[in-house]
Amino acid sequence: MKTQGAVLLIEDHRDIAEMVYAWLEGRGYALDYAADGVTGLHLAVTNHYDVIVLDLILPGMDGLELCAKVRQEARRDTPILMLTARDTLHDKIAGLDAGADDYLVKPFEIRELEARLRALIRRRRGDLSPERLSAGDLVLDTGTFRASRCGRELSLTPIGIKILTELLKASPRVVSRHELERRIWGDVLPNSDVLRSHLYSLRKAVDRPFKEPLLETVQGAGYRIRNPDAD
Amino acid sequence: MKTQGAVLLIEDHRDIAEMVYAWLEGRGYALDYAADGVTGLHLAVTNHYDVIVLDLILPGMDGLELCAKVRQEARRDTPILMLTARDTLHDKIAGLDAGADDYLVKPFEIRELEARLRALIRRRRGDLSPERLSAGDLVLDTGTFRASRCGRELSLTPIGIKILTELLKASPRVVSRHELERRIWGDVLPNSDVLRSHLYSLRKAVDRPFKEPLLETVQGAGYRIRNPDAD
DNA sequence: ACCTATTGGAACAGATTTGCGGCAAACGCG
DNA sequence: CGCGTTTGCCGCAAATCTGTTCCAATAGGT
Repeated sequence: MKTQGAVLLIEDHRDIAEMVYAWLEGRGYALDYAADGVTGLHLAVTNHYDVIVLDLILPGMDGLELCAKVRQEARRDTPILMLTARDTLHDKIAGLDAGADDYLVKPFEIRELEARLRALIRRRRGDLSPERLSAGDLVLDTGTFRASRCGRELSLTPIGIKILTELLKASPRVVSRHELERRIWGDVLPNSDVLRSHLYSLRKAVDRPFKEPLLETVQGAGYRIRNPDAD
Repeated sequence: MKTQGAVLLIEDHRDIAEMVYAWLEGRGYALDYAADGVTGLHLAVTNHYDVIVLDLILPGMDGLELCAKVRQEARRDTPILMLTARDTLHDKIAGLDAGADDYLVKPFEIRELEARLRALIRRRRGDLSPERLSAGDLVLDTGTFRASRCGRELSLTPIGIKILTELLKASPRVVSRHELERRIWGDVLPNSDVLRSHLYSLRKAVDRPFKEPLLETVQGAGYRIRNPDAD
């Protein structure tokens, strides 16, 4: 399994630490572990984690201090989730204002912890939703606006990319001409059937150089992209 | 008082909405308000907020759907805090996985809400300088505002550095002209396309003296910075 | 106040993309 | 088979996007 992210767990309660460690490890996270503040801080500043799970009450250095040090001295912005039994309003505010990104009170549900970690990791990586559309050996990255087939980069025009995006999103369903036009030009569509031209050039770029054509015409209905794997 | 941040509140319970609105307004936040999902979504995609506070149960469109639409269709990464009475584990996970950044259960303490909003806004703004951004042999230190390539210091203008910062943060994703302009000049952008000029000089400083160009134009989409290691 | 670096603006040229019309081939149907 | 309709396939001209240049306005430092 591809790693879900690198997590640093700083927690002095053996039982909780073991439970969290085992669960997250089983879910595909890569973990480091520290049982006291000094070790934890050291790991936090020398390594690079996607997120840190931090207990507030620690031997050596408490969580608030550690958090502040990571932020102010090491100037690291690794997301931090505080995990603690202290549930007063004041504690929560102090934790968040010390630089934590989330604050979860014990006893907690391990699945909620994981969901919150996912949210923190997702934001850090800056990925909103899947940016990668694909069908068979065709891949389109909506973040970089580049498409490739069998690893070979395709040279597409902006409208070509838009068409491909819509078709891939709908794949393997058929998208009617009209619907496709509406999605690409909005409400002010061109007054001639230019979609044909664009599909022609799109085919030239996407299908011509390869054996198996993916762009398929469905007479009277519209276009679709085949999905060789799922067909 | 300087504004603490722009908040969009989407909540159909009048009493809660008023209470939150009044409190946050009193604390120096700038607020917009929507009482239903459709209006909320519209505001969320047409304006730029630092954070969105979103009720799950709404007339018109529920919070999960709204959240997903903001992320997937509008491709906006505005932080979202879900605020709801639904407190089961399953609800929380669904909310966070729909793209929310935090999940707070009613009844809640208004000060905790504010502290969590602060944390979200702080992270979005990148208030703690993430010290170093890099792509290939290009390195930018956001603490000292200096950039270098292959160890050689580059001479950049303030705007050049801002552009580079945004591009590096997004790398290798494409940033549209419009988005880039917005991130640099805020909401009052210059009325001519000066970005082109700036990019020209930026290229002169960053790419011209070196073999491999990093600043890349993606026709019809925007600009991006290549990452030679990852490409 | 003066000088310099930076910024905003306008104009132009080249490249690319797009819209469009026309013709031939393919398709669906009675 | 014959007919109307849909689709594939170009090539051309207009529109759009980009890079480049030059210059005036502005900000910042001394």
